[in-house]
Amino acid sequence: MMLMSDQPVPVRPGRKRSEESRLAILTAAFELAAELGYAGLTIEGIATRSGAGKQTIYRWWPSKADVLLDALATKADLYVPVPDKETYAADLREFLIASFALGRKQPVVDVLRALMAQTQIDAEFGERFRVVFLQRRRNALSIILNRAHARGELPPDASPETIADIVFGTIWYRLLATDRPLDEQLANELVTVVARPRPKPDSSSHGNLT
Amino acid sequence: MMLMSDQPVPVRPGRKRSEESRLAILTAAFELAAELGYAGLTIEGIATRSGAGKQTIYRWWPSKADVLLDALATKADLYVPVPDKETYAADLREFLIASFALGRKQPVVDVLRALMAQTQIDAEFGERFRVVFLQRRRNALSIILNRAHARGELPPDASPETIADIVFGTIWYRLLATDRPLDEQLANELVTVVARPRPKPDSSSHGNLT
DNA sequence: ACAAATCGAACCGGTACGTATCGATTCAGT
DNA sequence: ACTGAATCGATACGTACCGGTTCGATTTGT
Repeated sequence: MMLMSDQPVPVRPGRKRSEESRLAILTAAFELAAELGYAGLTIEGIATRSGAGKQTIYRWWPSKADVLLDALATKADLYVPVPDKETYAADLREFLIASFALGRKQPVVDVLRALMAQTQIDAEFGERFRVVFLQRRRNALSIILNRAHARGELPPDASPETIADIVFGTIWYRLLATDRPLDEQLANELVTVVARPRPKPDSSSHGNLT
Repeated sequence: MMLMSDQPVPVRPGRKRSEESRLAILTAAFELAAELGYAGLTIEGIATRSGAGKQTIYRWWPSKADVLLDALATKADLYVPVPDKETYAADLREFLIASFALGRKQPVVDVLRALMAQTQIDAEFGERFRVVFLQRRRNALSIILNRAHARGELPPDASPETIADIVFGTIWYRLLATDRPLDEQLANELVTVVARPRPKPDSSSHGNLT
């Protein structure tokens, strides 16, 4: 949220921004995107559905993609906690499972795909999308990776940056380019490939010297 | 190419399709996409630049994205050979290096990003994009993976399908969502993570009962 | 010679965009 | 209480592009 509305000093004369309209616009945009698809989404449609005027939308958001980005942030269920378990592998697996749960909500996925698409077409929006969404998810993973590094659990195969690219890349690729789901198997495989837990419970177990 | 023009028997009277117009349209589309970006690309612009009529374009392609997809296929420099070296890791590395070379041609990358974007917005085009482009690249990698599997070199960490998702996912993610380049370091890291070259091709690991 | 299918060019209708403007409303400062 | 500023919903307007049609001219195969 607050893409534009960084009211540095809310001591301004005049009518206040209508929170009611704002919410009505965001939910209307999200609903319409789910119903009609991003291609069928239109500013005028959002205005009609929300009962707001077109100008009210243009006043606060530079594009329909920004409305959707804002609507996404308003969806509180996007929150993914950063787990803190015993091992790097367990943390990563938990993170993936929680993320995949979001990735199964079809409207959310549809919006995400649309925003990623718009990112390719509109560079300025893309910058906002990266900062507001992608970077946040990446930071969450970074916490896990840093903790693993501090514990000496991080395999030296790849830099943390690349690890993040691999993890998010795989997720996004499934969403954008395939019909395969984000399921538990993928989580397990990713953990195995990237975190490489000592999967043999028989041999050298808990000694965390790699 | 030949998205529509699968004329099984060209025994039709009348004027033949102009190969000259076809090429002019494809190159004009590619150039304009590079110059103006996908958002600035328009059918009418392509018609003007190529000297063709709008109707000629609409007659042969269902959308501007399909024109670009066709133009991409016409670009012969998209060919990536399937290497056949001694080891799985070497094959994969070669494949990545060659692919990354394409990924550094800015116009090609721009077009690829636009097509992936359109895939998110237009499902029918997306299907064509997957078949004509994505699947082909994937098949090339599959050859490498199958060979590795036959040699018993494939780590059981993840299924070949997932391996492909990881490899292409990471590449696409860098193109779509980051400013990081497709460089040799990424190739090395990906090979290490995914192919995990055995430092010791020794004892236990070969008896992989699938 | 004839028919068929193409070509480039010029139109039309529709849709959405983005801007501008209106009267009404709400709020801060005086 | 009054004034000015900023908001609101709403409407109107010009622009751009799309998808489609029609036209005459040209090319090609029967």
